[in-house]
Amino acid sequence: MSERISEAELAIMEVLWADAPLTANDVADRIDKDRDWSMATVKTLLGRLLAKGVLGHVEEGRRYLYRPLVERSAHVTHESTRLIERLFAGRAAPLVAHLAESGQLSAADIAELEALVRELKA
Amino acid sequence: MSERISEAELAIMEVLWADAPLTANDVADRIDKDRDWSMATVKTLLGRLLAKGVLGHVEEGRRYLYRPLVERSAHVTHESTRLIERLFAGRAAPLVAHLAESGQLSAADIAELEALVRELKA
DNA sequence: TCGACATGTTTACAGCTGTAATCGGAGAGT
DNA sequence: ACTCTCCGATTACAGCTGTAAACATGTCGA
Repeated sequence: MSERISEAELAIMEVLWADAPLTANDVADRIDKDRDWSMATVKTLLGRLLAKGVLGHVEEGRRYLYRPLVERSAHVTHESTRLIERLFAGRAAPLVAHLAESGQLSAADIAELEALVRELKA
Repeated sequence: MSERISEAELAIMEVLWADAPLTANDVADRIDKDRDWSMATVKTLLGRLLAKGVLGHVEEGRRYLYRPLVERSAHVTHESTRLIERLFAGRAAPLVAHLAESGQLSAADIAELEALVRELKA
């Protein structure tokens, strides 16, 4: 499990997390335009994701319908954990502290955090 | 600038962020033991980091003394931003919300967050 | 039935990464 | 002066990534 999903592969996954199952063509159509991929590239990435086991497919007539086998939130958890482990000794709070120090928290973020903390304490 | 630092390279950087300047030998000695690298590997990575411009060196007699050219906190900011951009549409608060939902916040984390939020509001 | 089209599979290839051996030159010991 | 050793630089090589072309095969219109 938990095969690594690369940057380019992530673009494919996002499409399928947003709506699935889809054919290769549908996926290609929905990929962010300014990524400007050829159909061949999309097909390669779908193939790799199948090989990694994070996508599944069912035959539909002459082609496949692709569908994610891992949930987006599982992936997000995986990646967040990785970051926190590598750079914050596995503790989550220092990450937030760092975001604050480096000015990456907007007023809206802070308001949301406040609400969140209130909820967590409840 | 902002050359990408790979996983293995990061281990080298951590050593030099903790204490610099150091010789290649010193770096090798301080690398986490269970990483079990040969001297050759350390030298290769130092070379690559020099090429990427994230390390600098000064000659000291027959060898070099290596020193980071980018600060750890700059790197941490860079990586955190990347994650938030890729997975949270560039907004920081949803990351924290996700950590909460996925049970990655300890009681201590929550206490720290609370203090942090109080400070941010001030 | 025959060729054009669509769609998955195979092959390609350069750049990055992990891991390391080897080469070449400068100092140190004899 | 000659050799051994230390150290940076060069070369190696497999696996992953980004990007894609070529191939194989089945379907559908002419």
